[in-house]
Amino acid sequence: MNVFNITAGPTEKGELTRNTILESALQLFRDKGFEATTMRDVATKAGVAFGAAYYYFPSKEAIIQAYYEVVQAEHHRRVAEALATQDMDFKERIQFAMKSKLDIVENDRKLLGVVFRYTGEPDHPLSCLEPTTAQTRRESIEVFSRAIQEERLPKDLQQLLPIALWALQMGVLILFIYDDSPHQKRTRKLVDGALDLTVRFLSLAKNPLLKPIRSKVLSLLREAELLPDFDLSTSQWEKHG
Amino acid sequence: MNVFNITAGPTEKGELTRNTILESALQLFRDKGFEATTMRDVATKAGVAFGAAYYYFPSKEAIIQAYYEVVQAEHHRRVAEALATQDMDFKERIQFAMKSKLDIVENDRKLLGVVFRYTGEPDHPLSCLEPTTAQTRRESIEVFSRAIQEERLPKDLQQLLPIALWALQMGVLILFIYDDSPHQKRTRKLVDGALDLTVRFLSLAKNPLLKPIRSKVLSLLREAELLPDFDLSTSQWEKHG
DNA sequence: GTCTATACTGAGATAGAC
DNA sequence: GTCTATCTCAGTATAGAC
Repeated sequence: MNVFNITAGPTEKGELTRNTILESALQLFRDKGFEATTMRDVATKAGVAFGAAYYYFPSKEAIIQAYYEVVQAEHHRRVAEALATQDMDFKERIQFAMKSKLDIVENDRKLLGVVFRYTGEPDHPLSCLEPTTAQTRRESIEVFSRAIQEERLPKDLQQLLPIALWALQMGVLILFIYDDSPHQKRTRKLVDGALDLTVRFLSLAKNPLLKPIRSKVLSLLREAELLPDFDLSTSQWEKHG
Repeated sequence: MNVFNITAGPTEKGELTRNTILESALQLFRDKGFEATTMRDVATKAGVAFGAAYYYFPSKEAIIQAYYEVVQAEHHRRVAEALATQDMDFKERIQFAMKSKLDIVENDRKLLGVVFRYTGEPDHPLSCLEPTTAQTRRESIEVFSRAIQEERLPKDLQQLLPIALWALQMGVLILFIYDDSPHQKRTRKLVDGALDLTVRFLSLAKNPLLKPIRSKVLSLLREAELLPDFDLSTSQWEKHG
């Protein structure tokens, strides 16, 4: 039921109130939609005063941001656990990484779209591509980075692939939101096919003869500042595992 | 100055008022930003009453939608003209298609982001992937469709490529918005490189031996309903040219 | 630092008069 | 087709309880 487990465990009083507000808000968003829910509704449902909601969240959208951070943490946790306990081959690992994310958000397709709302607005604090959200984004990419880490891949691909998979995931999430087929079967099938093609394509791309093309792609992305400046080899993964 | 030419030509009175409101709004958006501009500002600047703005545009965002339709029409016009008057090879044609779009919007990076605001919200009337905006999107894809039409390509690629280019363009536009390099040189370089790779990749993909893989990609996208149901061969291009 | 309570502003959106 | 009055709601301000 409560996949996020945000109320479990011992917390300080403030943390508890915050979680109550967050959960109440999400429940209302899921139920009535984001627009139709007022901050007064949220406060009332959470059993706190109106001002308390703003004490913890600077804006209504900030609640969505908090939601996505919880989703991200849960995704991280699930993938880490699966990698530690299950014996999966390369394709299974990236499939797990991609699909577990969908499993986490599948009941929240109504609110998920709001995460993308300010994508095209660099100055907005909730733009999902900006400094404010850099940490979440980095972690999101690292999940894929970790999932492919054991695979014997050329170093450039080792850097490129997680970002490509992250980008694919972003696209998949958009599709997922629009997918009205039962249980979003359509999107899940596309993921299967896309990852299947990815793996096939990779086994071609690994070929040393194609190294020049890979270099070109890499330098192109680097020039466009689409490659992160953080070093994936000194991953911060352990902190969270 | 007025690249959109929206005030030129004889129009009915209502049309004129609409254009005045649209232009006033865009000027303010460019100047102060979308958020900072109020509908009251827009009405005042246009010299009409507050309510008049809402008579012509159901919402503030709808003005952006109208803006994008103008951009789209201008893009269409420029590409049609270039194809008719210039002798370009394949790569030059797709480059022109991609770059002319950037030229059109380069002074509007502040407002352009709003076009993407409801991408992740299927029920929103301004979602850029929904029925309401289907016509604009169709036209946007057709620009690319036309640009590659003369090229001898397998039929499946002829259908696939315009959509791929359209998707690429969407990504490029996002990057363009974030690009703080002078004259958005960074993004333009990426476009060059990406299209260069596209052409090289295509000459490989054209190989009949790869037909099975192409088929797989196509059926995958068709299943995901990512391919349009309209027939590109009965293009509506002529209507607008 | 964690909240309650209440009053207030600003702006998007609507209804209805003309 | 246009304008005025009004509504709703996000967000702010503030004063104070614990």
